[in-house]
Amino acid sequence: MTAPQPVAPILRRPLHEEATDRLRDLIVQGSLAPGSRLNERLLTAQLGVSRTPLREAFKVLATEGLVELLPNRGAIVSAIDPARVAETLAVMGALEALAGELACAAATEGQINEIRSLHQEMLANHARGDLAGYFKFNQAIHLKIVKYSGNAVLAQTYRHLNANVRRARYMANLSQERWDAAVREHGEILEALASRDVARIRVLLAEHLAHKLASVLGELRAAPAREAA
Amino acid sequence: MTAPQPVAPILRRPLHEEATDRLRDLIVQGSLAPGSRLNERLLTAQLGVSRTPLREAFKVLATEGLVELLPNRGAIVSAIDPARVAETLAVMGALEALAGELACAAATEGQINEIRSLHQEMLANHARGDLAGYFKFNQAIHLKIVKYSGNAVLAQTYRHLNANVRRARYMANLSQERWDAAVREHGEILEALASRDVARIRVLLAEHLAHKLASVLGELRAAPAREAA
DNA sequence: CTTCCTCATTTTGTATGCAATCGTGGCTTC
DNA sequence: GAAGCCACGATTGCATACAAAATGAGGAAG
Repeated sequence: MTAPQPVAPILRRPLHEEATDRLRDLIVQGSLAPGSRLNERLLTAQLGVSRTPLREAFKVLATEGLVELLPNRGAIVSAIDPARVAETLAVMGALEALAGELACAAATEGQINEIRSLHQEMLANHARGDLAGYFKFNQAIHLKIVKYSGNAVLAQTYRHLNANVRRARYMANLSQERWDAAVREHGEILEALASRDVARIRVLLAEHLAHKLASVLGELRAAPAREAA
Repeated sequence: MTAPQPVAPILRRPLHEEATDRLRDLIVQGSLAPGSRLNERLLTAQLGVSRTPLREAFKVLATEGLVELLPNRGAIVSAIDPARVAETLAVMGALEALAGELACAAATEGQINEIRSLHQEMLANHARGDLAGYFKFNQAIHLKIVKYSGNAVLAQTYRHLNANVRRARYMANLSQERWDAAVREHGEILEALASRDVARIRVLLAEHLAHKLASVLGELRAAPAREAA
């Protein structure tokens, strides 16, 4: 175990990394709409980098599935295909079930308390009807569970898939019933984790994701107009 | 379903894709050893491309986890970390369990027969002690199951993880007992698939991967010397 | 003999230049 | 009037140029 460094971590990240992260954020939060073209000249001007690191970022985001490369015709933000979102959520369900299982065994009490306090925050946001705040803590909880599984590959794979789904989330308006149900489910998940109930958390997380799948899918079917290029 | 195209598919792939694939193959089959530096000048000469597409390939392979980018010091083939391999196999186990489940529902009889004939080929290779041939058909079977799950995201995620593990495979020599056991397990998996036994195939695939994990891990512990940089 | 410094060489990170490709508008032709 | 063709501008793909950083050899100081 290395000692935490008290000194200021001067970080000069490569431009292509910076560009990749910036673009990813723009895509995930919807500032760059699905289907929209990524004009190199425009983006170099906006990001203040040259075409080389920008194009490197395109390649990375393409392997992440966030953009699509059209040979000789540049890059576009990949469309949000409901079928693909459904498939992604199915995979995430399997991953979360495993993560929950592992976390039951690996998570420390302190880590569980961390999740508990995030849960409280989430409940507060739910109570006051703050959807954005709710999503934020909801995401945080799921990411913590995955993280505290202690399986780094699992965590990275999950985050990866999550980026693609989050975009859909921004356009999917939760129904009040589904929202209430999701909150209840989260309560049960937390209980199972706290009591280290491996079998139960598996089932709960798998079901939770299955419900999320149905919900997101329903919303996407209801309003697919926005994603037309 | 689109009709198969009889016309010659003129393919002019971008250089960066070609470079990515070539490099990936070299890394996966071990021609580029873990820890070895990827000298740009050398590789541009060998591949016959300029630095731009080559560096783009580096970035892609880095997101795939096959290479590691050291700022200002270039790229190296990422090390094969036994702990990481174990984590990867755990994730693959969860994915295969899901894939088997889905394939039980989605695979056509023709597709199952495809897998059956691959299984026969695998048995033949096992019988004559051809380890390389065995691995080839073994891989093919697992990939087919994942493919016939009908979940493209699952399939891609799986292939992705698989690339990282295959490298370890090349250095892990199977014991005869484990080999025999694996062949038996495959037989059971095929049976479960053919009889569409969802619950059984889940368990079988999860166990099969768990065994694979133990085996590969044991081999890596036995001979970790080769991966020293 | 070791250690540290300096400087040349190599290698990477980024920007830019050039050629090929694509899309578009206008023109011709029927 | 519609369809096809051509030429032009815009954009991409790849190569190369230039600058910053790292590596390594050699020598001076201790």
